[in-house]
Amino acid sequence: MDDTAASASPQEQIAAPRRSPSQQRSRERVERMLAAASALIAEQGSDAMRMGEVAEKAGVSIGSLYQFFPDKRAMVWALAERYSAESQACISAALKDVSDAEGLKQAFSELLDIYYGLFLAEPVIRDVWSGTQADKALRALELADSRANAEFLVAVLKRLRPDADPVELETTAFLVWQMGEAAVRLAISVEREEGDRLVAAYKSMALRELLAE
Amino acid sequence: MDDTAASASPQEQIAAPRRSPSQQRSRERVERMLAAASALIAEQGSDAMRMGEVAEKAGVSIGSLYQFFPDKRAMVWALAERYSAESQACISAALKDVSDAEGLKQAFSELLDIYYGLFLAEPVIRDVWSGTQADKALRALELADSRANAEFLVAVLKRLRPDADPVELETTAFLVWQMGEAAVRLAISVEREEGDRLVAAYKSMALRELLAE
DNA sequence: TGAGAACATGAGCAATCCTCACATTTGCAA
DNA sequence: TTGCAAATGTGAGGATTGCTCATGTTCTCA
Repeated sequence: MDDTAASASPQEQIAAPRRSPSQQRSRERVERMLAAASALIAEQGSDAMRMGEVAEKAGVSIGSLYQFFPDKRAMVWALAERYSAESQACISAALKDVSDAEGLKQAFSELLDIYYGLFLAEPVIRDVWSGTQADKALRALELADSRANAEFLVAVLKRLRPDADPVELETTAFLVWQMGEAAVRLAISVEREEGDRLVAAYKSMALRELLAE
Repeated sequence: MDDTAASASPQEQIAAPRRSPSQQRSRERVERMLAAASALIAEQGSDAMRMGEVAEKAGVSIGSLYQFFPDKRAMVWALAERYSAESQACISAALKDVSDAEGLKQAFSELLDIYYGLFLAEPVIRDVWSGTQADKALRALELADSRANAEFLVAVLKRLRPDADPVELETTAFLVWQMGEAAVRLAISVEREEGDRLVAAYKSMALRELLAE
């Protein structure tokens, strides 16, 4: 009823937090909720995560959960956003100063290793990410993030090949980026050894595309 | 309690059909159920599909649904399997006689176009596929299918480069194949024009990898 | 033709997300 | 300090939905 919160598109979307915690007390409680959710997701996956369980583990009532998160998806997304923000900072730092082919090769390879390592080590990220794949609204948000990340790559490519068609560079960068995410996701869902091979193979495939066009 | 059905792995898995329809009558009814499910998925997505709705649309009782499908996932998977089988036949035919680089180029490009077209035209495939992405058990089955498909590509590569390391060829083929699926999935989730560009870009990226190693 | 297997039914069980009416705490102006 | 509005907290219960099971019907085949 009250449209005070931002309502951009008429589409089904991730509802904004019903209320943002303004007092110290509630800010701490929201932290506890997210921590509980994260732990439960790590144990059993976001799908099996029960809101009641989250509330119990966080030491709050079920009602408090819904005070700050409009629904379950929003909680999962809140966690995803955290990692997203961290990632973005990391990516920006790694690609900011790349200005030649060799630099790109190194930065890209390193970035992929970090990403792969993160997914291997953090079941929460893995689960949250695969959760977003199935949900239309979440996937759209994820795509937007990915596009933003790809922009850093576009900037590098424009520096390396100033007279190439910008649209083509955008397409290439976005594709390479998305394929990188897909490759990592694939890699963590097979045996470790094969996963390593796949990531290595992807690196060479992507770099070939990025450098030798 | 009764383990008469095939139980291969101790893992959580897709339960086998509780009972396969042996009489004409029930075979027709199962067809109706799948058709209803397919229609509903096309309309609203598999997540929003209600088993009660499927039963109603198929003109059967809810109990009959569960007579032949142990649970909702199994219904979705049954649909996925159909397309899977069709695909496999198509892929096998397209790659069977490829024996040179030019042939691979053509066959691969054609295959990707078909795949892309299929996803564009069939909302059921799209939805079922994204559904399988989130579900561990379904994803494992999907991966197995994908691996089988990649084998056709491996065979071609072995013909083209007989003295390359077989493990490397396997890795390359599997990666290229999976990236192809990911690329198509990406392409259908953006504007048509960008999707076309992405598919084209993927073709060139993949072929570069397949041919020029 | 009759017995048993296959098939069909749908009320209702159980699990789970989320709401809402009401209680408590906090910030702050008078 | 006091009083009050806003922020925060609570948990029983509404609503939805996947799935079961006791019971009835139809088919097959000796």
